[in-house]
Amino acid sequence: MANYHHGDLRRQLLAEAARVAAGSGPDALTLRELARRAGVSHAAPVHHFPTRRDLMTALATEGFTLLSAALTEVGGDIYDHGVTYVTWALAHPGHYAVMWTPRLTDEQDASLTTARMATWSILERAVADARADGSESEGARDAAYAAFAVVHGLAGIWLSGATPLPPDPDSRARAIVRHLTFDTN
Amino acid sequence: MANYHHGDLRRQLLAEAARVAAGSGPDALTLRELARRAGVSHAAPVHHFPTRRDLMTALATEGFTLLSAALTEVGGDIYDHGVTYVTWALAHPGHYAVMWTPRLTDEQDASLTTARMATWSILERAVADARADGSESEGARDAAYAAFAVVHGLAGIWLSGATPLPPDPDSRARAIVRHLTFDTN
DNA sequence: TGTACATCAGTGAACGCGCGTTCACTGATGTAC
DNA sequence: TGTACATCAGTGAACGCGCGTTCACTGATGTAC
Repeated sequence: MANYHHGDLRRQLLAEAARVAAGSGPDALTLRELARRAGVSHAAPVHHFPTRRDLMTALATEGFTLLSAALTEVGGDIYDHGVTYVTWALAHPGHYAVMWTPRLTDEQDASLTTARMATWSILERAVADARADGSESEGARDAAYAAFAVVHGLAGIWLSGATPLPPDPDSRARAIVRHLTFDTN
Repeated sequence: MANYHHGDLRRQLLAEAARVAAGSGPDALTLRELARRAGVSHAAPVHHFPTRRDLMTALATEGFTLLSAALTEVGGDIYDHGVTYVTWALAHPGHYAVMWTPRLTDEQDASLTTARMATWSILERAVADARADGSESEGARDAAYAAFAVVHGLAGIWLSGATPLPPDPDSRARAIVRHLTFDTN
C-alpha cells in the first residue's frame, strides 16, 4: 500500500488518535504523532482535520455515537444500561477521555452536540422507565444524575489507574450499580 | 517585597499551580508559567521542585491532605461525607484534577501514597458505619465503591463543564447521593 | 560584636526539542467533451 | 476511447514558539569561632 494517496487516512488518523489518547492521555495527542503512526508526512492530516481541535471534536463525536449504539443494542433496564456504559468506557478509553474534556473540543459543533444529547436521552429514558412519576420532575432529574454519576465515576476510577481494575469489571459494575435506588420515596 | 530571596516561593508556586490547573487543566501547567506568575525567573522553581513531576506530586499530596481534613472536620454519616467530597472537589478543582491524573505524578512517592490511603480510609469507614456486616466483606467493598463512584462521578460531571453547574450544588448533591442505598443485600 | 566562610535561593543566557501551521510543489484521481 | 483540465490529497522545507533543563554566576542568609 505504497500509494501516494493513502485512501483511508481520515479513518486511520481517528483510530490512532483513540489509541494515543488511551495510552498517554488526550493532551499527548499531537497531529505530528498521528501522521507518524499513519506513515504519512506531518502535513498530510491538515487535509482531513484543519486544526487539532477539529480532530478532537470528530473523535468525541464518534465516541458518543458509538456509545449510543452500544446502549441501544444491549438494551435492558437502567442497571443494564449502567453496566453497558461502564463496559463501553473501559473498552474505549481514548474516546471516553476526549468526550469528557470539553476544553479540547469545539463545543459549538453541531454534530458533537447532537451526538452528546442522543446519549443523554437514552440514559434519561432508562431512568424514567425505572420510576413511576415520569421524567419531568426535579426528582427524576436527580435520579438520572445519580445513575449517570455512579457509572461515570466508576469508569473514571478504573480508567485513571489510581485503583487497579478488578478481574471481572462487568459483574463488579453490576453489583455496584445495584446500590442505586430509584424509588420516588 | 522586592527581595532577592522570595521567602515563600514554594508555597506560592503550589498555589499558582492549583489556579492554573483549575483554569486550563493540569497539562497546561508549566514550570515557566508558574515562575512568571510568582514574579521570579524561570529557573528559580528548580530549587523547590527539581522536575515538573515533583511539583505535580506535591500538589496531589496537598490535595489529599486537605480533602481528608475537610471530611474529618465536617463529619456526619456516609451521605454527609459524600456531600463534603463533592463540595470540596468543586472548591479545589486544580488539586482535584491532579489527584486523579496519576500519569502526572510519582505514584511511588511515599507522602502521596500515605495521603491517598488516608482519604480512602475515611470514606471506607463511613460506609462500614452505614452497614451492619462490618467492612471486610466483598459486599462492603462494593458499597464503598458505589459511594465513592457517585461522588467522584458527580464532581467530574460538574467540573468537566460539559454540564452546567446547578445554582445550589450542595443541596443538589445531597438529593443525588440519597439515591444510594447501603442495605446488606 | 566582628569576621570568615559555607550554604541557600535567586539570575539570565543558552541548549535542544517537538509542536502547529504555512507554503510552494506535485502526483493521482475524477470529469467534461 | 482519448484527451484536456480541474480538483484532491499528498510531500518536504521552513516559520516562530514555548517548553524543561543546564550552566556559570551572584546576592542574601546563617553559622562557627
